[in-house]
Amino acid sequence: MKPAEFLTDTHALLGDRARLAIMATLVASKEPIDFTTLLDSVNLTKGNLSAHAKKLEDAKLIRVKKEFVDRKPRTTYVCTDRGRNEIDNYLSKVEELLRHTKLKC
Amino acid sequence: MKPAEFLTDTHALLGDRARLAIMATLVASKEPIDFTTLLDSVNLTKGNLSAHAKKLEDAKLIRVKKEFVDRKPRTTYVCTDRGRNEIDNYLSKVEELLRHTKLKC
DNA sequence: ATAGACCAGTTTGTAATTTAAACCTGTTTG
DNA sequence: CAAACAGGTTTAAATTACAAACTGGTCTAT
Repeated sequence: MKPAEFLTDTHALLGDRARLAIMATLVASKEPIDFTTLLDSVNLTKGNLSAHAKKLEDAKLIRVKKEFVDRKPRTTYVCTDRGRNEIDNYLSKVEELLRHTKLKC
Repeated sequence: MKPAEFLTDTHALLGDRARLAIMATLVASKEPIDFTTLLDSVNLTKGNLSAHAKKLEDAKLIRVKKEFVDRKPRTTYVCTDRGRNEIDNYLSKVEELLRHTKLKC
């Protein structure tokens, strides 16, 4: 794979490490994950998690559900099929890119 | 591995896809690679390549040599040992992440 | 019943980053 | 000599990221 292809063939939003971490967490779970759990998992500030999640949602890589549980708001996130595909693709392309190059030296 | 560790354990500069592509190209080659060749390899604009390369240089992930050849300026880039290590580490973290996400779904 | 602390997020303002276009220095070509 | 080209760098505008401040509501103690 040419390095240039890596840029054209992967989703730009996944370039950010924080978002990659978010996606990795969500992909790993069949169950929806709530804001607080996700926050703990990726270790961002609340503001940042909120903002990154919104971008991922806008790109339809994740889906968000907002509801009240025990009279309190709860936001949960799940990975969409598209999200799964994109993350899968991203990780394997990175691996391909780097592994490929490592072999040569 | 918790996804959060991915953030703390990998070099922030490598998060950017363009820089990853640059590094991949350089890691793959023992020989120094010149600006134009690199430009073709990663398919960025000249300005972007210049700017990204400068960051990688500042972080000592790559080393830059400037000289005149055939009366023309030539800038060449090589990956430093540190760069190699960081890429190496990045790759193994991605692999871990990949394995982790694939297994569960 | 009311103040105060807390929970679950969102919004906001600033700082840092990215990007592409314009620019610069010298060289080759017509 | 003028125009085009090579090899980059600088810049200014736009985007993005970040943490602090805020919102809306709940719980606790008084």
